[in-house]
Amino acid sequence: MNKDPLKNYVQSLVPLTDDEADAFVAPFEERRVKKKQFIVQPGFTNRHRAFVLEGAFRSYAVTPDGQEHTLQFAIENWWVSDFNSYIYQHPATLFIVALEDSTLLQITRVQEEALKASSHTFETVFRIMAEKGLAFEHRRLLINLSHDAEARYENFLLNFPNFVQRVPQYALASYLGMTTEYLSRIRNRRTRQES
Amino acid sequence: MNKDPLKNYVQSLVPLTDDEADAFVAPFEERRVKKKQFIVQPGFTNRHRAFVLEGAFRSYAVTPDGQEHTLQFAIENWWVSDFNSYIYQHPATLFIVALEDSTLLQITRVQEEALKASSHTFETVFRIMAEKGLAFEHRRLLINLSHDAEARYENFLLNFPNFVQRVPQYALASYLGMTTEYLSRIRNRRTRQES
DNA sequence: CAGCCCCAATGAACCAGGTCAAGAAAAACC
DNA sequence: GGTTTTTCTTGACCTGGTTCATTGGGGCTG
Repeated sequence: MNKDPLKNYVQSLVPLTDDEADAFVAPFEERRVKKKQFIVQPGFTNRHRAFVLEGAFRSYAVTPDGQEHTLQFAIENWWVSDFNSYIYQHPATLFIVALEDSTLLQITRVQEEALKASSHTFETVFRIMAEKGLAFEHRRLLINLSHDAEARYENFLLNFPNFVQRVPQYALASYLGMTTEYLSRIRNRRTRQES
Repeated sequence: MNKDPLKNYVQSLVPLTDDEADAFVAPFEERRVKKKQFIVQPGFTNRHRAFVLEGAFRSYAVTPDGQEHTLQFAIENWWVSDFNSYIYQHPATLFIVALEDSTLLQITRVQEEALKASSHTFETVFRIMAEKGLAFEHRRLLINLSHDAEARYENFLLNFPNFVQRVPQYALASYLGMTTEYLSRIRNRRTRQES
């Protein structure tokens, strides 16, 4: 079981000794997930925080009228969870599904608490992760509020070019807050203009 | 200078001894701000994290075409900052303005780092603040993606009834992602139906 | 307490983006 | 490798929300 990507990720946030890094990743367990398999579903509490070693995920909500709204994509070196469910340990409202055959490193909330309690430095790691996540969501919110559909798509292309090929278009559309049909038209407009 | 509200706030996140609570709030300085005064402006780095003792604030971005987009409101017991500017210490993109004569408790980024370094427990405080903030923004994002204008307004009324009377309607509209005119129509529709 | 200015309300025309339906094109499956 | 299922595209039409312009209140400020 190769935990190096997670070690490298943590080291990029906070410098750790080799021993510290080993201690940090120790409670994480590998989990393999097949494409289309769900790792979180509404009604069940999301007990793990998961780091993607390989593959791709999508978290989304389904409204009463059946529409899907994508909150997050995650590929290698990203985290996935229904964050509200995970930190408050109450039932999830989101689905999280594998978009490809994938491998995760996951930790339970209880183990995470132990990790944070065991070391000031580990507490710092989680603090920084949350702060960066929060800063990220502020940027996303602002883009959503201030840009029209086409500009949001352009922005996504620019910031996450490596996601575009790996996520289905209807999922991307629902992440960007528009319909599949409209995203299709935007793409069409653009590729026609380019030539 | 009364730092009790901040002490109580911190204690509500993590239990602290009186001495610890005193140490935590020590580096915070009081600042009084008049209505319409700016505490953050684009181009200048946001050097402080501020806790509202009294009054109300609004953070917003202005797009090239002159439209304003409100990211956050803050009243008593809330924090305000251009979070991206504050944590990365690079120039702000937001304005933050006082909606009323207000009093803040503010700490610089450097002092905050010292506070976190001095105590595992204080690090935990900031970790929890960031996590709760992140969970909050996830909920907001989902509402923005999945609800139409009227439902977003209803939702705001329900969750933040005490903000409604204190923020100008054009600011609320831009927070909810609609025009002032449309919010006015929604309110009108609703009050007519109620009677 | 008059005057001004900012803010909310309202109407009419307009448009970005959604909806519905029906094919085309990929994947997935056996 | 053919068939079934899922995703993407395209067209015609529709609507929630915007834009622009005007009028009517408050509430500061002198």
